[in-house]
Amino acid sequence: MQGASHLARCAPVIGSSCPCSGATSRDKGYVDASVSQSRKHPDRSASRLGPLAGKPTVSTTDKNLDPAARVTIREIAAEAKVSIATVSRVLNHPEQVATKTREIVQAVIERNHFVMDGMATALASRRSRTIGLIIPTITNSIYASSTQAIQQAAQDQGYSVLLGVSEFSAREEAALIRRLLERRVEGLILTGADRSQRIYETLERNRVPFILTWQQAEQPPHPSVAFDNRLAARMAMRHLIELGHRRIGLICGRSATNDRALARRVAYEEEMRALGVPQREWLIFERDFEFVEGRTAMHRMLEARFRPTAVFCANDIQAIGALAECRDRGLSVPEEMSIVGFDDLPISQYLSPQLTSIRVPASQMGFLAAEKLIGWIEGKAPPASELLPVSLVQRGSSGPPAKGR
Amino acid sequence: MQGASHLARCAPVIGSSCPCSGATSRDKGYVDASVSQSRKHPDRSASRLGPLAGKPTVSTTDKNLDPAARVTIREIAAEAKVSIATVSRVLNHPEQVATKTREIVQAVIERNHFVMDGMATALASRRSRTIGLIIPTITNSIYASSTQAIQQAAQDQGYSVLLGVSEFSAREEAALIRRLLERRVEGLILTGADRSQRIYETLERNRVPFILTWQQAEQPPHPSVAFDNRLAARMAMRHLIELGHRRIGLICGRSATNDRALARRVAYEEEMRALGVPQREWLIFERDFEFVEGRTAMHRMLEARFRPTAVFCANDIQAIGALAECRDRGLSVPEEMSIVGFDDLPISQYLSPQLTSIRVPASQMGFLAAEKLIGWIEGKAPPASELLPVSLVQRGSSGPPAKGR
DNA sequence: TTCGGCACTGAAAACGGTTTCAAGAGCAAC
DNA sequence: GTTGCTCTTGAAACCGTTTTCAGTGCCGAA
Repeated sequence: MQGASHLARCAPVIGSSCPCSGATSRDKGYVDASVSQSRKHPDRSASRLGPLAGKPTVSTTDKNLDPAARVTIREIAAEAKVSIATVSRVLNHPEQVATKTREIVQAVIERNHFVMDGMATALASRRSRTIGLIIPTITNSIYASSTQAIQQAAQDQGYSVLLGVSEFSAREEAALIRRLLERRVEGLILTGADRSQRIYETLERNRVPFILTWQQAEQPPHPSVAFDNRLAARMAMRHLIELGHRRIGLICGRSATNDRALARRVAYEEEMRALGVPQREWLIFERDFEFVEGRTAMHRMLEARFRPTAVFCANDIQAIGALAECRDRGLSVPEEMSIVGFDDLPISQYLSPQLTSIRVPASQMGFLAAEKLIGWIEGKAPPASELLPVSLVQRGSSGPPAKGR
Repeated sequence: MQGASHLARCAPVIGSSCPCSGATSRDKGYVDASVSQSRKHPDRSASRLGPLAGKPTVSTTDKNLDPAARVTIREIAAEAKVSIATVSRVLNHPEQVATKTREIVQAVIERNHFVMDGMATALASRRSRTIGLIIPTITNSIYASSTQAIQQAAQDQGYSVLLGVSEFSAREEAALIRRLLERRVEGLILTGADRSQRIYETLERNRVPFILTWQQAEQPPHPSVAFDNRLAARMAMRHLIELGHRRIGLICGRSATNDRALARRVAYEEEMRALGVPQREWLIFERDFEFVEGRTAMHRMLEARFRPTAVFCANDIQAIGALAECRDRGLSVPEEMSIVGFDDLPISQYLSPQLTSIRVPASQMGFLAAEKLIGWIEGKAPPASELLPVSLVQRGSSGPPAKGR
C-alpha cells in the first residue's frame, strides 16, 4: 500500500459549516540545514500565537515541542535527507525513484505514521477524486441501495463519495450543493430533477458535471439516469384496476417537495380519471416517510365515508405502516383491503402478507449514474440520459376486492 | 457589468517552449496597479496541458476561453477593485469590512456564482471542520439512526461528517481511516473497539481525537460512548429463561470481525452455562446481516435434532428473517417458537407478531459521541467514557414455551 | 576525449485561500 | 497644528503538496 491510495471507500456526509478560526501553534522540529526549505516568516511563534499573548513564552528553538505539530512531507524529506519532491515522487510515482532512495523514504514514512494532507494534494493537483451525492433521507433504505452502488462504482474507479442528506428540503439541498462544491467534488449525483434554476446555473458556472437520478429532467434536458415514475405508478394502478378495484386510495410523499411523489400522484390521478371515478380528496394522503405516517393515513382512510377497497402507497415505508394498521384493525389483507407499495424494499417480502410492490432499479441506477458521471469527469462527452425499466412484483398484499360491497 | 474581462483567463499557446516567451497565461484584465498580485510562473499552459502538445494553437488573446477555469478570490478581488484579503474578510469576517465595500464585493461574488475552494481554505486555516465516521454497513438501518444523530450534532456545531463504510472488514477499515486522515478530519467516530494496535498508534501519532461507539474499549481505555453489549444480551437471555426456555438458539453476526457480536455471543454462552445446559454448537449460527441469513439459520435450526424453543437473534435484521421462516413453515410465534431480537429497529413493531427486542440508544449514542468529540477537538479535555442504558422491549414474539414437549 | 542520453534528484513556482502586520484616512481632543 | 485613536485596507508570508525545469553523475558510443 503505497502512499496516495485513492481506492478506499468513503461516503462522507456533509452537514453545515460555520466560519470560525482557531489559533494553532506549531513547531517544525527539524534542523537539517542541507535540506533547508525557504520558510520565510521570521517570527512564527509570535504571529501564530498572537491571541494567546499572555501565555508563558515557549522556546522557539526546541524541537518536537508543539503537541499539535503534524508530520509533513518536509519532515520526511529532512529525515530521509532528500528533497520534498523526491518524497512526493515516492508517494505518487515510486517507479521514478531509485530503489535505494525509495526504500529509505518509505521507511521514514512508515516510522512516522506519515499521512499526506489531502487538502494540499487536492489543491496542488487540482483533483479531489471525489464525487458528491445528495439523497433526501438516509432512513429510507431504498437510498441505501443506490448509495451503496454508487459508492462501489466510485471506489472501483478510484473515487470517494461525499454524501449529503437534504431531508427533502430545497433550502437544505442548495446549502449542501454549495458545500459539496466548496469541497471541490468533481461531479455530482442528485436526486430528483426539480430544483431552482439558480442551482443549475451555479453548477454550470462552476463547471461541475452532474447527473440526476430517480427522476428524469424534462424542460432543460440535464443528463439523468432514472426510471419513469409516472409509468411505474401507472403499472401499480393498472394492477389494482385489473383486479377489479375502483375506489382506490393513495398514500404518497409530499408532492410539493418531491417530484417523484408528484409524478406518482399524477399517475394515480390520471388513472382514476380514466376510470371515470371522480376525484376524491379524502382518498389522497401526502405524508412523510415514516411507518407511522402510513399507518395514520390508513387509519383515516378507513374512517372515510366510502372506504377504498385498495390503497396504492407510493413507497414501501408508508405501505408497511398502512399494512400494520389494517392488521391491527382486524382488516384482512388482501381480502378486505389490497395494498400495493412502491420501491420493493428488501423487507417487503418478509412481511405478512408479503407486499406487492413496484421494483425499482435502485442499485443499477446508482451504479450507472456513477459510471457515467466519472466517464464524463474524465473527459468523455456528457452522457445521454437513460430510463431504466421497472416491474411490478406481485405478492400477497393485493387481490380482487371483496364481492359483496 | 464593468470590465467584462475581469474574469477572463486565457489559454496560452500550447507547446510554447516556456521561458517567458511573453505568453502570459492569465490575463489579469484589470489595471489598477495598486492591486497587482504577484503571480509568478508565466507559463501555465505548459503545465496544465503538457501531454496534449500536438493540439492546434489557440489564440492567446481571447478571453474566457479556458473551459476549466474557475473563479477564484483573485478574480473577485480584481472585479471589485479590492485586495484578496478584503474578499476573504467579506467571506469570513464581514463585520470587519466597511458596509459599502462589503456590498460591492458581495455583489461580485453573487454575480459570478463564486464558490470558495474549501481545500485551500482548510489548508490555509488548518481547520477542515469535518469529523470522520466509520460504520460497518449502510444497509442495517440501526446505523442510519446513529449516523443521522451524529450528523445532526455535527451540523449544529458547524461541522460536516465524512462517512466511511467498512463492510465489517478490518483491512477496509484501516484503509478508510487512512483516507479520512488524509482528508484531515479533525476527529473520528469509530464503530466497535477491536482493531489493530497499529491503527490506534497512527491515530495518536497524527493527534486525531477519536471516540469509539457501540462497544467500550477495555484494555487501553480509549474514550467511548457505548452500551454494555454483554449485559444487553444477557437481558435478552434472562427474559427467555424467565419465560421458561431452556433450549435456546443463537443467531448472531460474525464474532471474528465484530466485537459486538462477540460480546453478545459470550453473554449467550455464559447464560447457557449458568443454566447448566451443555454447549450445543448446532444451536449457534454466525451469519451476515441480511434477512435471508436469519431465515436460513432458522431453517437449519428447525432441522436440528432437538429444536430450540426460543432463539435469541443478536440483531433485528436476522430476527426478521428468522421470524419469516417460522411463519412460512407454519410454526406459530411465540407459541411454538419465541424470538428475541436486538436493536429494536423501527420496523420491528410493524411486524406480525411484533418483535421483542433490546432497545439500544443508537441516536443518543451518536449524538453524545459527536458532542464529546467536538468538545475535545475544540480544546476540552479528552471526554470520559460513557455507558448508556439499554432496555428490553417486550412484544409479541416471545412467550413461554409450549407445555407438552 | 568528447558527447549524447539516461536515470535520478532538487529548486522553486504554483494551487487558492487565511492571517498578520503596517499603513492610510478620518476625526476628536488638546 | 499635533497627537492619538479607530476603522479600513493591502502586501506578503504561509499552509502542504504537485510538477516543471534544470541540473548532476554515469555510461557507452564515436
